[in-house]
Amino acid sequence: MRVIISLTEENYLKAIYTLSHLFEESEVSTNQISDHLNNKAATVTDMLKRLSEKKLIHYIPYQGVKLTEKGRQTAIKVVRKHRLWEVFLVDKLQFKWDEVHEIAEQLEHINSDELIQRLDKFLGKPKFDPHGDPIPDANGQLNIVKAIPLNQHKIKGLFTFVGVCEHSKTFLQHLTSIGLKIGDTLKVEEINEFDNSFKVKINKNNSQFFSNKVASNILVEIKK
Amino acid sequence: MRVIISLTEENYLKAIYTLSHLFEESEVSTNQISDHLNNKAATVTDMLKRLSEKKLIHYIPYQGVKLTEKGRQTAIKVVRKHRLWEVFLVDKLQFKWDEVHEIAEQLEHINSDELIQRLDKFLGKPKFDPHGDPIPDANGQLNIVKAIPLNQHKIKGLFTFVGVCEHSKTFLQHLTSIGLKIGDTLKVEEINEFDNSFKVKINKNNSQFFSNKVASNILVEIKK
DNA sequence: ACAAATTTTTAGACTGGTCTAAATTTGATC
DNA sequence: GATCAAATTTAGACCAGTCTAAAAATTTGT
Ligand SMILES: [Mn+2]
Ligand SMILES: [Mn+2]
Ligand SMILES: [Mn+2]
Ligand SMILES: [Mn+2]
Repeated sequence: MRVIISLTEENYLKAIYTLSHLFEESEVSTNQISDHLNNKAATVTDMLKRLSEKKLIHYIPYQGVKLTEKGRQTAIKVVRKHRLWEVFLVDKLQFKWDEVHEIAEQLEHINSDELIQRLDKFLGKPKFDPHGDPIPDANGQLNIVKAIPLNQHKIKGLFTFVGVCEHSKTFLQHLTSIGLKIGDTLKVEEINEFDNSFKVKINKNNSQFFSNKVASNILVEIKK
Repeated sequence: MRVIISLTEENYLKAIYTLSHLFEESEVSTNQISDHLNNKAATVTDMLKRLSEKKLIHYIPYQGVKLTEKGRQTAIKVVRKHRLWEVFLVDKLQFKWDEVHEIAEQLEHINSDELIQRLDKFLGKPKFDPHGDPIPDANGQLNIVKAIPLNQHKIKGLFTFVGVCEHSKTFLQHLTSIGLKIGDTLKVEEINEFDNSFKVKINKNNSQFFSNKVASNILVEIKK
């Protein structure tokens, strides 16, 4: 008794999944969802009733919502597809990392298990997408990224750039113009007390300043 | 003033395009469309009004319908995407030729000109899809295939297998089990008057009989 | 603890895409 | 040319997904 999940429903499930991780709370509110999807709250309420009916979410009126196991599996599969397609677009079709999100938003709804499995293999079973986000495996398991934003490390020293918090086109293009790519080594030489900017060397290049806003949106690991 | 064309509308335009070529008539009837799309005739009439409103078809009530230039461009672009994705699935992901149609039915609606252009290049700008159907180029130009079904050649001799009329999974699988692939050489050794079956050698293999039904659904060119 | 502000739900409406049943048009046949 | 069958359109309904406006519940602040 396989229930059919529409494209719209998939987007709601993905939004709930994303928001619950973003705010590290299990309950997601109607307004959070309506903001995220650019829908009105009333519209969201209607959909929540339908998703609840289909046992994809636990919904208590006025109390917010969380995914059931079935809902979580569905959401994570959409995320898996999204990220795999982004890898395809960048690695195989030479798109830039700031150009792929909108296309992946469409491709993530293509429905074929065989296709995902073969695409995954074709791409070499990648673990991360072009933005450093982890790709859930076929069983829905996902490497939790323990990286934290650069500005939360209050220390000088060597870091590896492993991902971004902000995924907007403008931010990604900004990083490109700075000359920063996933995997680069960052040497923090100074932390400026005045404006909390960071003086940083990318790989072996000249040093430059990262604003605190930039530093707060790039995820790094301490380099071993 | 770019009008938005929905997935459903794209499917109607493609159906009209396909049917007008299938029957070599410029006017397509409501019932032909409703049969092809498994919709009721009343539903089709509603949609024809909407497509006409959007200047995608010429529609005169009771008189059938044909595509405007804009409608034709839209339809042919969907066909181009469908066939390019089929090439991708077979050439890059190693799907069999009988497994790709349903997935391509979904992928053909992904909307990104840049994506199609890059996919085309990635695939080596193929001229034909895995079933031998011609792929329209970026300007909507399409090689007209002059091949005709094997059973319409009433002569013995050498032919090249270039395409199929029937695209069903069962027929394609049948050809595979016969051992027949696009590009194979067929040597017609006998045409049986009793049941109009064909005694044929594929490449240099043992000869076998093709029923008239099979012979009527495989497109061949006389081998030079 | 209560009033005000905020959040959420309900009520009612609209569009796109579908259906069934009934009416209309076309065109074939006598 | 009138009659009848088939094709097509119209009328009226339904569902998914969206909206606005109003009502209800919850949270916040004094
Ligand atoms: Mn993305
Ligand atoms: Mn990504
Ligand atoms: Mn196909
Ligand atoms: Mn094909």
